Amino acid sequence: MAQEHVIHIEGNLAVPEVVVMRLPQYLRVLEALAEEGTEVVSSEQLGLRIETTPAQIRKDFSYFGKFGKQGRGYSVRYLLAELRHILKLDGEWKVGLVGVGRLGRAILSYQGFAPAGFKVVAAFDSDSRQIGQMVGGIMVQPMHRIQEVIQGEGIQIGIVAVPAADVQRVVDRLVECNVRAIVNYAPVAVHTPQNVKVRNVDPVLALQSMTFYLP
Amino acid sequence: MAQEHVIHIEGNLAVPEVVVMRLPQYLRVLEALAEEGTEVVSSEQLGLRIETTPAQIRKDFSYFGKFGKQGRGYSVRYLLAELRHILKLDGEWKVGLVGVGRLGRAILSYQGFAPAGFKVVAAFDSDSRQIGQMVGGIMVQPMHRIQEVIQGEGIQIGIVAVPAADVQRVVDRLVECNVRAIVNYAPVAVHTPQNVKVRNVDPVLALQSMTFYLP
DNA sequence: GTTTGTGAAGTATTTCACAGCC
DNA sequence: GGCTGTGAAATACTTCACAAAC
Repeated sequence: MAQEHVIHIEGNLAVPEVVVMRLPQYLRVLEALAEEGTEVVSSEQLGLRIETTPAQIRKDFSYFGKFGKQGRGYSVRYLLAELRHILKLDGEWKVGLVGVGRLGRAILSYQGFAPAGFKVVAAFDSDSRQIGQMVGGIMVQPMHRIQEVIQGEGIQIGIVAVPAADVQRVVDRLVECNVRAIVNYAPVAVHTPQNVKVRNVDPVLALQSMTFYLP
Repeated sequence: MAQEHVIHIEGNLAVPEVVVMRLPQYLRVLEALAEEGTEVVSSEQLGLRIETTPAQIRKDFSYFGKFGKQGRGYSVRYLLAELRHILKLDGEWKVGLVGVGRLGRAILSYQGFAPAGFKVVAAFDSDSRQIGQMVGGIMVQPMHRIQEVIQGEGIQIGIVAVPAADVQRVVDRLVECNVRAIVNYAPVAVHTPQNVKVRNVDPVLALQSMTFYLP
């Protein structure tokens, strides 16, 4: 296997983050292909679906092993299983939500997390009017119980849907509770130790980075 | 000004897209600084806020001109105005929403778009039970009126919050109506002509690209 | 003394192109 | 004949380092 600038860090192969960010997209296309009943797919066909080059796809896969057969392509089922394994998506992750406002409620009733392997098992809010309410089958807990619940339930991932002003405080709290992956819906950058991953889901940034290209 | 691989295309300077994607983040930090009453800021201070290097910030700005003063730094007010101008955020953009389900309703009542310069002025749905309802001060229109309304109101940007299966059809429709910037909330990749920008707002992809790094 | 703006240097990422295998 | 896997080449992006400006 190619080594390049690829090095071992704590027993884990250092794959470029851009590559990791593309894997879930490949996964999604493969899931669609599997549902359509396609059994074998080439890097070229995948490239058409995802609007990238066949070479990029093959190179991306090559960071993890050899999954195809020359002259044939990739077995959809096999590649799907391998990618799920690589991304650690072959099990179920438990997720805790902080913030049960309008957005938080939409998140709690969103049906797209479960089939992707993410189960929201707890929700927290600091507003006493929310606490104790049932939303999407989950009872809203007070913030002061967060450590207890996260550790009791074995929650590894946080979703933060609180006002911008509260985000950093909430994220710090989650980090204290040993959560190392956080999705932040608020339009603010947060600071975390580098062993904690944060992804922002931010429609305003998305809009503001497109207007540059508009006439 | 440095030329590098920077070339003119249809009278527009070809700035790397990564740079354009960072500008809104600088804008946000500058807005926070302005509110705090800070008048001058150095690339180093900006770098600390946004977790990047001073050199990157200076290089990014250099694609557009010279905005600072040696020995001093950048005037927050002036840089803010320049960045708003570069990103074409010194006016107001009109936005049309397609899909008034739970998510669409959360989007319509989200208070974060207006201060950023985006005004949602129309909403569409194909479900006859939604049509005619008032949501967030806007009356939901039937899909067949989309061209008429988009052109009548001068809408330049679309937000799509419909089920995955309908996204491509809706996006095609928006493109026909001359919309050239689209935010897609559904977990699917869409295909558009390359003069149409699409940004996905997708919490599932965000989650799936973090689990790789979890133990 | 401080900090910008920027060529040049250094990395990272993508694409090429082809040997090897099916 | 077709398609993968991969070094090597090409391109893109980031960081360095320093002259010029204040």
